[in-house]
Amino acid sequence: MAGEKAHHERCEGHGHAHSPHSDVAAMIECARAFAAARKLPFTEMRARVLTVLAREEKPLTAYEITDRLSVSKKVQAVQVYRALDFLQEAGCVHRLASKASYFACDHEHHPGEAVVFMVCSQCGTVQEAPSDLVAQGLQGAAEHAGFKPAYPIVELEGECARCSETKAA
Amino acid sequence: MAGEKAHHERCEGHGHAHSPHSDVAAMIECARAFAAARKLPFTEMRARVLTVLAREEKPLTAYEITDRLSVSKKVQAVQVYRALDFLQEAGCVHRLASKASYFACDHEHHPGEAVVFMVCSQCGTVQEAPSDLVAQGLQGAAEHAGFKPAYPIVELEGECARCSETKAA
DNA sequence: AGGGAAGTGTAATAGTATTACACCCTTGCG
DNA sequence: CGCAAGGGTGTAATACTATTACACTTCCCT
Ligand SMILES: [Zn+2]
Ligand SMILES: [Zn+2]
Ligand SMILES: [Zn+2]
Ligand SMILES: [Zn+2]
Repeated sequence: MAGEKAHHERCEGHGHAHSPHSDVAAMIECARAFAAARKLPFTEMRARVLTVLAREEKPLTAYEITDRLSVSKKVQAVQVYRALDFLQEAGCVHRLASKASYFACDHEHHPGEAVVFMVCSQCGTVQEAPSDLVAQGLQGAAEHAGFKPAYPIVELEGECARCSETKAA
Repeated sequence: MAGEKAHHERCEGHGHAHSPHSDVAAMIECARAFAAARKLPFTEMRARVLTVLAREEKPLTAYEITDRLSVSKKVQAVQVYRALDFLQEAGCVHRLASKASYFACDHEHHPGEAVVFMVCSQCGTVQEAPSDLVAQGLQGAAEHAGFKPAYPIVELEGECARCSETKAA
């Protein structure tokens, strides 16, 4: 499921706001590698969608992406959804369930890992951080209920460090 | 935020599938108590929506609820959304972000608690279980990032015990 | 050359949620 | 009593999110 990502060690841990991705090219490379491994084409459309997300510091809805892309040439939402499906499979884009929006991911993910998406209700940015404790907690809850876990969705709404400071000032 | 719920100790722990709620009346009472505490009316519409959800073993979308209610008398989705807002505030209904659907809740919730919604991809039922470990994990991740947490969304897709057995047979 | 898997472009449709507005009904006053 | 304010209702319209269907292409394998 995870597949191989070409951009290991991008972000040394977590903590940096998701923000304008330092290296769009590296993310493209990640997607390209995934495509190659599956013998699937890494098409124009897929690259365009990923690029838009990677340049943005906040999650975008599929229709916002559609609008951005349509500036140059008219694009239909369904085309964007198709690309998003691919990119999510590739692991370089995540969907934010609470906001029905999508954002590019800088991180290397491992199966069985639980990643927390921290969403700022003020500025909308997302920070992601893996948590072993959360993973264990999920595992424990599932076990106790005889539930066989497949994949988790963990989102935390709140206020990011930057916005807290700003407000204090 | 939590408010007082009248139906303490309904479910001795967790583990029982969400299923046809043993005591619809108790849930109604919970909502009524919340309304009273806020000096808000517990209206017909609110009771009807809660009753539909409480009788159902799976989450329903707002439009499914609308259809159920419309059997007796035509109802608009917006009316259902309004009631759902109230019931969520009251804490007796939750929204499942991954499925954009709603289900009635049997449990007493406490602030700072993290509740895991285990969603069966086979039969669609939801089981909820609080997890201290998850709560700690979220707290830790937030702290490390300077993030001020407000409320978490924790959903775990997988296969429930019942469906696992069924398949084995 | 032929066949199949995968992608594209376009149109239409399904499904989820909100806004706007006119009206009602209670509560709390002057 | 008169009447304003807050909340709920009912209705219509609209906005926003996601999927299905289909005709056509392209690439790869044989
Ligand atoms: Zn990620
Ligand atoms: Zn912020
Ligand atoms: Zn609950
Ligand atoms: Zn099941």
